[in-house]
Amino acid sequence: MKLQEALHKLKEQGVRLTPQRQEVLRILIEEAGGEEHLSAEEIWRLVRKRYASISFDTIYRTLNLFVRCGLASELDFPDGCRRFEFAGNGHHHHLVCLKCGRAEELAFCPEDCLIRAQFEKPGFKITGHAFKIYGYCPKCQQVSDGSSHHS
Amino acid sequence: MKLQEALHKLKEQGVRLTPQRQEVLRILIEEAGGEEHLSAEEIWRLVRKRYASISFDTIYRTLNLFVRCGLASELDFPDGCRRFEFAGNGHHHHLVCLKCGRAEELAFCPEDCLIRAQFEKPGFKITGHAFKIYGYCPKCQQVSDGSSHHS
DNA sequence: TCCTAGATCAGAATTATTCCTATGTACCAG
DNA sequence: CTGGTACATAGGAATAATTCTGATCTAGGA
Repeated sequence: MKLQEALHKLKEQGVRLTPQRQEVLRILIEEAGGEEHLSAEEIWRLVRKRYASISFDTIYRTLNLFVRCGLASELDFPDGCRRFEFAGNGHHHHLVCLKCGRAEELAFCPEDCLIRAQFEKPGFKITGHAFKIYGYCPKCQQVSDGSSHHS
Repeated sequence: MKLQEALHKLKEQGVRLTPQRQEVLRILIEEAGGEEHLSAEEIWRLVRKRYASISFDTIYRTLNLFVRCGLASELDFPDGCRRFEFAGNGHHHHLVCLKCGRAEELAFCPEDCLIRAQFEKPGFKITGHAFKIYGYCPKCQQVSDGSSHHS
């Protein structure tokens, strides 16, 4: 199962497997289940169920560690806080609702653009990319101001 | 000239033309000149040259106003603060250096992806999109740790 | 020129994230 | 299995970007 693989990957990199780290990882994989993109605060709330005294600092340090180790991806949606997802479900991009903040995953990726970029700016060493499409999800279009407010 | 057009556009929308707003707009157009992507603080510093007592609040309110009016675009680069650019130079995307934070503009856009997204998620009302390529610019690759740190 | 809705200023408040330091613990060597 | 230590954690303070508040000012129409 994914959690075991991920724990193994951490160990390989010489990272200590504290119970807090394991629980954060478990939540990223199981609670989020490829469906939600959790903010640090949401993760903190979930971890607190088992580790009532875990600090915000530990959540952030752990998430940043996971990002560095390639186990998590950081998503900056336009609602003021970073969100995180497990990185073991393959590379993908997002369709983000500007009202409710929820994100759906997209099955395609503009990777041909990387080649074009490499051609256009030869000296630049490309390490990653992000593609986001913004708009309003079906649910938020039904609510009165989902599609009609200009502010 | 662009500044006049932009001021006219603001007036059309019933927005008051205060000297502070005109100066912020002038800076976005002239000082930035399609080359830099300015943070609120950088803009504040530049406006202070002429309006020494302008407040941060006014800068932010003005920039948010310009974004709402379609005169400015908001860019969230991964260095912790939003940056702004004049929106009258056409639609484009960015190649962002992870070390120095500088961004270059790209001449192409993965717009065909929007059609694919529309096909894949029919109920979603698309209003915009963002594409960013990350990496290290030639200058930052020369500095020792530009290409070799894993953090 | 006068009035007033809306803008500005100054600083306090808010929010996300990181830093600090004393204490706790994972895990390697013995 | 046990002890030592390098690294992790908790808790709270610090930082930094952005927004709010309330008093004062002003752009632009009458």
